[in-house]
Amino acid sequence: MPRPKKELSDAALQMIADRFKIMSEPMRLKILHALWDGELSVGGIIEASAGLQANISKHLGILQQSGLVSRRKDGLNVYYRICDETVFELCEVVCASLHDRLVAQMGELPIMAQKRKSA
Amino acid sequence: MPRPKKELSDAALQMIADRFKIMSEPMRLKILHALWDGELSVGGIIEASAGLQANISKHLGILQQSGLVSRRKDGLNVYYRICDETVFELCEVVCASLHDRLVAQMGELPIMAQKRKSA
DNA sequence: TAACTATATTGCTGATTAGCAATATAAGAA
DNA sequence: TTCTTATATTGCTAATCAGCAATATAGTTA
Repeated sequence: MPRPKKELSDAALQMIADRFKIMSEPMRLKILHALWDGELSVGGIIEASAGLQANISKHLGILQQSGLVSRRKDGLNVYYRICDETVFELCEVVCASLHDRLVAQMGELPIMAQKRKSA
Repeated sequence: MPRPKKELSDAALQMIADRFKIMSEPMRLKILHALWDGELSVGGIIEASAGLQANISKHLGILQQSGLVSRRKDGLNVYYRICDETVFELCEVVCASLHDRLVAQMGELPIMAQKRKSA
């Protein structure tokens, strides 16, 4: 399928880059992964991601401002959940690409394929 | 469709984050965009992206090391081209997400819809 | 009211890195 | 060889930001 090239302004490039930047921190990915199955309180996220409270809170603020997660307050607790499903899609695409790359790199090595079954 | 949750090691999170980080610089996105229709020499890329030679060269090195572009040397010139099509897919997904978000934000504003035709 | 809990914010520090300028390398031309 | 052109590399600086520690805020309980 042909991909028609569209013009991209500097502002557009910046917006796209910003989104990728949000996704470029392992701890934020860990938080998003913890929210995979649905909403969690901050405490639950801290537990699942094994981070310090202040850092998790800051990351959650960043994720919310970018529109990837939403906030719901209930008493003392605050619950976050993913509200942009493209998060999963992006990670899947990246994982597939990384996988393909590693497979290709393995193919470069002169190892007897039939013996490699340990994985 | 249900998304089965898979465990993610810290190493995996780091690899995924690294990929997003590569994509999180506007100038690198500009370079990738310049390569949309096929390979270009470094000079062509410099022209298309309006950057300084040293910076473009550094970005190209980063893009190549990450496996997103490949290098071909011919005489004095070096030609680069995108060798991982997921680059386009990622940008499309992000663009769609950003678009949806802006549409949703516009919907929050109390503007008479029928008058807005200037765009 | 005071004490307690959950979350957010602030100030700081160290590490990373994009951009710039200058230099280096490599390949072709004279 | 020398000169020129195309690309890469190096050193520097300024800006960004994740993590940490401490403090602040909001809501709950006593």
